[in-house]
Amino acid sequence: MKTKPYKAVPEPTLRRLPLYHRFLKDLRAVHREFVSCTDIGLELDLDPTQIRKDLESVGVVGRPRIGYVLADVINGLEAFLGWKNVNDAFLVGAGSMGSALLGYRKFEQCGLKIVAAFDLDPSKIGTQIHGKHVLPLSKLTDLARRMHILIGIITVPAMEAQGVADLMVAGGIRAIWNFAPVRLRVADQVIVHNEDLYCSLAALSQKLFKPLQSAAPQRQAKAKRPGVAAPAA
Amino acid sequence: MKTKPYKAVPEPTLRRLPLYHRFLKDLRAVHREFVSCTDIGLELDLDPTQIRKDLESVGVVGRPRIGYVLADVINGLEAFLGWKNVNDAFLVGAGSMGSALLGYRKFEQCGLKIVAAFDLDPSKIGTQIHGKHVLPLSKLTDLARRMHILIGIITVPAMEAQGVADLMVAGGIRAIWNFAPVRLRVADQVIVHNEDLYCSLAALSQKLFKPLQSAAPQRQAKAKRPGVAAPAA
DNA sequence: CCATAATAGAGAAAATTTTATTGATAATGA
DNA sequence: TCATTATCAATAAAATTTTCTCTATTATGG
Repeated sequence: MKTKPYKAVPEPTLRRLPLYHRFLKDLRAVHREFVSCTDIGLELDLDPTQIRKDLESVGVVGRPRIGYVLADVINGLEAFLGWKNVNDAFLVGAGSMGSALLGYRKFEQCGLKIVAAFDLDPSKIGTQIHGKHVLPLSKLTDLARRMHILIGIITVPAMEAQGVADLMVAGGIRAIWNFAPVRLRVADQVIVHNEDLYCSLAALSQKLFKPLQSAAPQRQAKAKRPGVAAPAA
Repeated sequence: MKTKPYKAVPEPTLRRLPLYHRFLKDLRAVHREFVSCTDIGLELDLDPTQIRKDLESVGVVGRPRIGYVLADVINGLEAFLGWKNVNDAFLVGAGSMGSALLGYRKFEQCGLKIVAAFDLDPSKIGTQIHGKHVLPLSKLTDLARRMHILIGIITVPAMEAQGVADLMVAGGIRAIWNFAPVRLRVADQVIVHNEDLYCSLAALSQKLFKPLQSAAPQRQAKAKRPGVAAPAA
């Protein structure tokens, strides 16, 4: 029994798994029983071999010429991703992004249930947003500890994020989903997952204008700029 | 003459550049003149060598023992990321996520100005959200074409996303920032950037529970003959 | 029953990205 | 001045991730 303790599934794989899960649920809805990597690859425009490797990481097995049993894959994905049982989470920052996240009902199907929100603003405290109570930030640490909350979501302005993170860690929170554009400093054993929209935006806009400004290395100050008004001729 | 036409800067690099930019602006605010990769690495907890490579991609050069001229790096980053001139964008889906994005004022410092929002809901049309007009979706394509809009943001429910994307492409939009949890099918020359929170969440929760469930995967003895009667699909 | 074709599985190869190594350069201080 | 040291730059190595190749398996159709 060479049980390799854990072999660190690559992050790119982790991020593809929900795509598979979503598509497979669609297939289940139309009563498909089997699915092949070819099917998935065609739908998601991914290499079938890569999908096969990803599913191998998850631990599901298929049969030649048939593919995978649909129910097995869905089941395996949910087990692997920890979506079988729901974890309670606290959200801090009842602003517009926080409110948006509080409204994401599907999170509960993905193992995440936001049970309460916290804020400093007295006009928000005591209200409900999408059915979730907004509590004063001062109660965060104590409540997190008493309720054994493991996941915290930060949607406060950048300047306040570190302070909130400290409160979360003090309350025993083990994973932080951080929407504030700052790098948090936390104890080693705490997982921080940054959702930095500015970083995403950078990737997008750079790709959009890549062909126009690409030849820019070195300090030549100016590359030829054909101008945005004249795209691919 | 090593004019490499364009050498495809890796996506991981692209996503780190805004982190540098942010920190460097902080340094500028306190009137620093020079910065070394060591400085940046210490702040962001990244390998200085990696930062040096990233900055090389951007095209800025430094001097031994001194580091980089702060203004040069900031300037170089902004030029490279296309943040020097602002691009107008349309947002479709004036729900809670859409509203949140409409409120992100800092986007304009990153080359993105959302100039209008679109929706189907008559109760939203005609209103303003964070100072941006909400227009009927039916006007999207025509307006996008007339205003030469290149960037579209999708914050509608999954089911409506493909339709919106089609309208955007018809209006000449070249890059789509997609917050809906679906894979969009668009013409090849259109860039789609998916901001799939469920995929992020998967990475987070799997990491959090990795040590607990890790020993499960891997080959569960070759299923020689699963003996499953296989009704054809 | 056999030939064919679709597909999983395993491992090798290739590509990409990160990390390490080495040498050159220039500021600092003795 | 000269040794020392911090740093960039370039290259090499390592690690990671993707893609390819090949084999074995098993429905399907003749």
